[in-house]
Amino acid sequence: MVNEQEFLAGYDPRAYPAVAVTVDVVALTIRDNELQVLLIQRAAPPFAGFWALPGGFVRPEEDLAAAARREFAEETGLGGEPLRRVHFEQLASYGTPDRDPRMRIFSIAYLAFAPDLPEPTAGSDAGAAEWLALTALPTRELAFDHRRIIEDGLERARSKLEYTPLATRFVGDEFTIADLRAVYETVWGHPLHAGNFHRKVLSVPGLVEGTGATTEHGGPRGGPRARLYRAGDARLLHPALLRPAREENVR
Amino acid sequence: MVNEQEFLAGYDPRAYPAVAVTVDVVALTIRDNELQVLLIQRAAPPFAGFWALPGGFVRPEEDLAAAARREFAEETGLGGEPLRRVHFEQLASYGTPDRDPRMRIFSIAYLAFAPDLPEPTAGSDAGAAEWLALTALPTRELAFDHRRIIEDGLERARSKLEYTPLATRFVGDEFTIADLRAVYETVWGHPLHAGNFHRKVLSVPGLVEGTGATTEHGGPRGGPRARLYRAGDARLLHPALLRPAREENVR
DNA sequence: CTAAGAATAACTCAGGCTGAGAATAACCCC
DNA sequence: GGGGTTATTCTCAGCCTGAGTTATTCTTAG
Repeated sequence: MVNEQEFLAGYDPRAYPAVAVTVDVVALTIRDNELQVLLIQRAAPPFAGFWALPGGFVRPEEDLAAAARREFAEETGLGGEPLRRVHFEQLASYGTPDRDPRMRIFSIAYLAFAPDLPEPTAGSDAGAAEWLALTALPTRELAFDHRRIIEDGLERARSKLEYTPLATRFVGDEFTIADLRAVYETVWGHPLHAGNFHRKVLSVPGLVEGTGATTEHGGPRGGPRARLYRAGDARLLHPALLRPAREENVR
Repeated sequence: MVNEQEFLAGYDPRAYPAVAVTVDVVALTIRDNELQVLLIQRAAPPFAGFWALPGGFVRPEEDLAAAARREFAEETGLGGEPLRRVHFEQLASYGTPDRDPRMRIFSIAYLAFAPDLPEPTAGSDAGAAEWLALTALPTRELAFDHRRIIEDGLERARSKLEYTPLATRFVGDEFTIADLRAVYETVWGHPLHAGNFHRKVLSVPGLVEGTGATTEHGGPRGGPRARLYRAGDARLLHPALLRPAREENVR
């Protein structure tokens, strides 16, 4: 133990192999009624040709969250007000020694949520970029530990829908209850009871507030015009909008 | 934008000022019916004399979680089976450029929970070490952004008690329902209805399982012998054991 | 123009869970 | 033995949920 302490006292990171810190962004959106994640195709080794999360080195003097927004903006071409509306939150950090073959790289992952975004600007520094439906993810070759990071991000997103008004970030400024329900169904991956969902959404204080207006037309396949709502001022949903229990996840 | 891309293409972190990655551990335990956090007193600048979370540089070839366990073990003197029983989980990462005056240091914080631990081994490399009651924290001078990290850890702990059997990590192998209730009351900071808590704990599948035994004696101030329980096999509590709503936190 | 189909929104109802209070019984200390 | 304390169990009203139904409005096919 004394050796241990002597070692520590003299421990200077500058005397050791350099390390680097990157941010990776799990950007989720809903397009074509599917949950999709933003991926870029790597042009250079390692993992050339593989798909990866947008991300890159944190610059000197740059905050972590700022780095995440920058990387996201570079791939999507988003800026200004539309970018400010995108929700960002820190997800987790990944630092297994061999996760990148080049050197020791720690990655701090961020989660981003946005409503239906345009096709990414393919001409960025990373070659191809695209939104990929999560259903198509299993057959895609992913670089590094990015599959794991996406899975962690997904679980976070599903969980956050329960306790926060995050779902309102996936829809436009004004939306119908059915729009919101579609978000929950898409992210959670199974259908919800329309009547109960409606009752619940209206009963949670601060989740939505009515605009007084309705849609211009009924749904594409019929039905009355739906009332329009805006996101409310709640930061936490109480009581929460819980996913039906999945027995297999409990034990 | 082209300049941006050219910059990125040539971006090599090795050409930039070195960065370092540390882990910091928010270790929580319950002693004397109070929630306490492990702090060490810094011997050297910066922040010499200030109190800080135990932590240090992640070594080459060392995993993040392993680094957190190592730093925790060094300060507490714990090892072997007792150390394995301590619950660790990643909390969040902190990387504001000026959070450490020496250089750019990213810190990945871990949360540790353990039942009533002994006084830390004061003779470690960091000078004094002690468990500090959270109630005494506001008057203590803390180094770096460690106050913020502790706050984040606390909120995580409070929240995790709701959805996971984490509370069983704060008590011994065998415990009474009252022991468990004391954990919840201590961490959440307010009293709970004994009867309802009892009913709830026994009704959540997999939270606890009876041992058939009871305590040797009644409580110090009277009352019957209490039944003893062990932690069950649940990984998630369903339905959850929710904190009473705090209106002020919702909006 | 009309009928069929679809969706919104509101209502009903049984069952489960919660908070609050109370009852019962076992046990400590004096 | 008596008073105070605590574990455990009950009771009961109120709220919330899942499931199903109904009235109404609207689109589309024919």
